[in-house]
Amino acid sequence: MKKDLNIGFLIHRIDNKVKTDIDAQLKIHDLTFSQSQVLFQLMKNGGSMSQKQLQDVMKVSHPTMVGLVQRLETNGYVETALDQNDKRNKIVTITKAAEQFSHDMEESRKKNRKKMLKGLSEEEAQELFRLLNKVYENVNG
Amino acid sequence: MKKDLNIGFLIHRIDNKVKTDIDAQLKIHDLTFSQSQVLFQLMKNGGSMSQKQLQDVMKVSHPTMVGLVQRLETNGYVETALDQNDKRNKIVTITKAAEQFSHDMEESRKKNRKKMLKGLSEEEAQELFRLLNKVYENVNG
DNA sequence: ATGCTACAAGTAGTGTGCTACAGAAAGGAG
DNA sequence: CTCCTTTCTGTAGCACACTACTTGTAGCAT
Repeated sequence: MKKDLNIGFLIHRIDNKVKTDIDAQLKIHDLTFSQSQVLFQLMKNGGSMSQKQLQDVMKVSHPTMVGLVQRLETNGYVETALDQNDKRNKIVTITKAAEQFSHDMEESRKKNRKKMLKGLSEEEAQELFRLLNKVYENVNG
Repeated sequence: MKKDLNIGFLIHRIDNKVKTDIDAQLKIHDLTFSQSQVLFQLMKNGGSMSQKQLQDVMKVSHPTMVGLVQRLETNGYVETALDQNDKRNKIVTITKAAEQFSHDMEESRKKNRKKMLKGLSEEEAQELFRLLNKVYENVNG
C-alpha cells in the first residue's frame, strides 16, 4: 500500500513529524530542534564557532542562522562577540546554562534515533543510512 | 565520513534541499512544493475534495491547510464552496487553469524523483522506499 | 589613497509548519 | 426544545526556511 507515495513527499512527512515531536520535547527548555542542532555543533567544536562556520556545517542560509543565534542569545544559551582579528566575523559561544542540559539533549537524540529505527536490524539501519547519504549527495550535486 | 550525522538531521537536510529546489522550479507558476501536492491530490480525486480530506491525506494540521487553500484560491488554482449538505465542510475544487499544467507538474515530479535516486539500482530504490516507510510508521506510532 | 571586489552579517518580506483559542454547524440526550 | 459534545473552519502568534537587498569590514590593485 501507499505505493503511489512520492519519495520526496515521504521524506517531507517524516521530517515534519520528527521536527514537531522534538520541538515539543525541548519546549520545556525553550529550545527547538534546529536550535539544539546549533548547540550540538558548538559542543562538538569546543564551545565556540563563528556564525559563518555554523551556517556552513548546518547547511542553512545566513539569514536563517542569524535568527537561530538571536533566539539562542535571547534565551541565554549562547553569547556573541565580534572577532577582533576580523570584525566581519561574529563568534558564537555556548553558555554554561546550555551545557548543563547537553546531556539531556544527547539522551533525547538517542531516544529519537531509536524510535525512528525501531524494528530495523543493524544492517538495515546502515543500509538506510548509506542510501540516504547517496540521496543527499544527489540532491546537492 | 559524516558517520556522526544524525539520521533525523540527514533527512531534514534532504527535505530542505528538495523543497527549496522544487519551489524554485515552480515559481514561474506562482506555486510551491506543498501547493503542488494539494493540486496533485485533487487531481487524483477527480478534482474535488473537502478541506478536511485534504488535511488528512497530506497529514498537516488544519491551519496549515487553511493557508495553502487560501493562497491557491488567491492565485486562481482552486475554487471553494460550502457543502450544502453539511455546511461545516468546505469543498475545494481545482480550476482549469491549474489542470493545464498538471502535466508539467507530473514531469517535474518525475525529474526530481530521478535526480534523488540517481545511481541507485531498482532494488536499492525499493529497499530505500521500504525502509523509509518503516521509519514513517515508527515516527507516527 | 582610492576604488573595486569579496565576504560576513543584518533586514524585509514570504511560505509552510505548528499550538492555542474562537466560532459556526450538526447531532444526540434529557 | 434545549443543552452538550463533536466536527470543521478560521485567526493569532511563533519558529524556521528561503531570496533579495543593504551595510560594514577586509584585501588587493592601481
